[in-house]
Amino acid sequence: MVKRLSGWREKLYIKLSHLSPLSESDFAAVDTLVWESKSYSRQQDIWGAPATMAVVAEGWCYRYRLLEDGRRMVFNYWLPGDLINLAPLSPGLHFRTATVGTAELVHFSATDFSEMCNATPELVTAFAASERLDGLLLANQVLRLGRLSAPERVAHLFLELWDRLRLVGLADSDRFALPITYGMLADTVGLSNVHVSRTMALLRENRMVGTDRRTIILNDPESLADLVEYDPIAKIDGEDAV
Amino acid sequence: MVKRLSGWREKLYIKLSHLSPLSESDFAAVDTLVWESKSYSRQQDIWGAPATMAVVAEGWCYRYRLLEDGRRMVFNYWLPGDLINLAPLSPGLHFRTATVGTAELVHFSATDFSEMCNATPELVTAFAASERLDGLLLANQVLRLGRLSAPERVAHLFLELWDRLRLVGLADSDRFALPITYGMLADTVGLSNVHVSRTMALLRENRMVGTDRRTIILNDPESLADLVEYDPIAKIDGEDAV
DNA sequence: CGGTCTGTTGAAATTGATCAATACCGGTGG
DNA sequence: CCACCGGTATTGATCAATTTCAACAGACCG
Repeated sequence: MVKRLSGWREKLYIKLSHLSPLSESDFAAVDTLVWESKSYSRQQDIWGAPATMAVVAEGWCYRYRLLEDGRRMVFNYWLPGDLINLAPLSPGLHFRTATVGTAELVHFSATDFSEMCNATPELVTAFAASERLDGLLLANQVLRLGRLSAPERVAHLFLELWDRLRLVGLADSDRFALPITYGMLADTVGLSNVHVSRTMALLRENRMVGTDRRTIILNDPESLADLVEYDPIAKIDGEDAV
Repeated sequence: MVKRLSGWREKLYIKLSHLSPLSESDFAAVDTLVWESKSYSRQQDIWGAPATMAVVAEGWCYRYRLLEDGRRMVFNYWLPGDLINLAPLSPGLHFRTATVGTAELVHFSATDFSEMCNATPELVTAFAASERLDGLLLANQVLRLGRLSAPERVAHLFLELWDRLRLVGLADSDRFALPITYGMLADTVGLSNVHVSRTMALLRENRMVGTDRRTIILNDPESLADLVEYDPIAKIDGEDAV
């Protein structure tokens, strides 16, 4: 029923329908989009045209910023099924988007996108929910950097990535592939690469996370989430506060 | 021409028109909104109804989260003229919004708001730009926490607040009133209150910032912004990258 | 004028960074 | 198949930044 071949459409649908009530027929409007798939190599910067958007079909992307003296900060990751808005990266070219490993992106015009949304109000709601999720992820990042210790930070990040990957069927029930180096992980959690290595060793000693090559194993995700006060994404679409 | 009395309408207009081309007549649609002004006391939590929005008319608000053990993280501040969406704060009630000092908020319904937007496409663009700014501010927060040193963090934050306040006419050319305690500042920049005190002393010694009661004086904003690589808001609406 | 909240200061303890050396791992080419 | 290579991870020692604890000094408020 769903066109296969790079399952970006399916992943996008899964994600959106998790965040907002959305039927297959509502989502069908997406097929009216004129899109173009592009392949990217490892660690390649993505320079979108002025008003361009993209959906990650395969691989990971991330947004980062370099400071004059070489310090780097990684703000967030975009996983398969995630929507990237290439437009608002403007200020002084400081913020950049790049691929982690080789990746496949599906590009389309922002104006086409908003036209499609106009034609299907349910999609507006769904994409708005998706943007809210992005905001929440960034807030999580702030929490990690501002008030969590080194081990808490990486555990919290792992839980978030695992949670997001599972949503689109890219993670097992207790593990996921982490395609980044410790250096990049360090620039994500605001530590040095050396300390990330030590922190990982600590987490392994405490049997909280295991590693197998580039696979992260969460021995007891539930209690770990409890420990670092990570909120699963599934809870987000619940009712609002009184 | 503009109704005075709590100038929230004016401040909102100033801010939006800075971010996006917006005429007074486009903005007039805002007057169709049914709103209600509410007064809040110092450090009072704001619990919006399920689908409620608000504009800050007076005072500061902030979003924060408490951890089990008492650690607190302040994510962002909303200044007069800023739009608060009370809806997406849901996950488990963990994220809260509160006032800093006494404040005046103008509340209205989210559905009214979106109807107003539907009637005036220019407003959609403007509010979208405002949301992008919010995202950028949060990214700045991530940068500060993740890769800036203690003095850089507070200087960067001061520049951002000063920049935002100036936009709505609430800051002088070299100073602004900071209505928060060092403890809250600490929870904003991810430090201890003690170290904030020492950091402020350092900044004073180096003649980078002065203080007069609760007023922060930026002795040379230009060079300070250069030093900590702060991007002024004014640059944001510039052209996108190629 | 007392009480409470906020800011300052000092000393000791902790956490994380830096530097530098070594080990590992996955390719690549002989 | 093996030796080598570049990039990545680990380890130890030392250094720097920040926290914590505790005491005290102001400031503000009623």
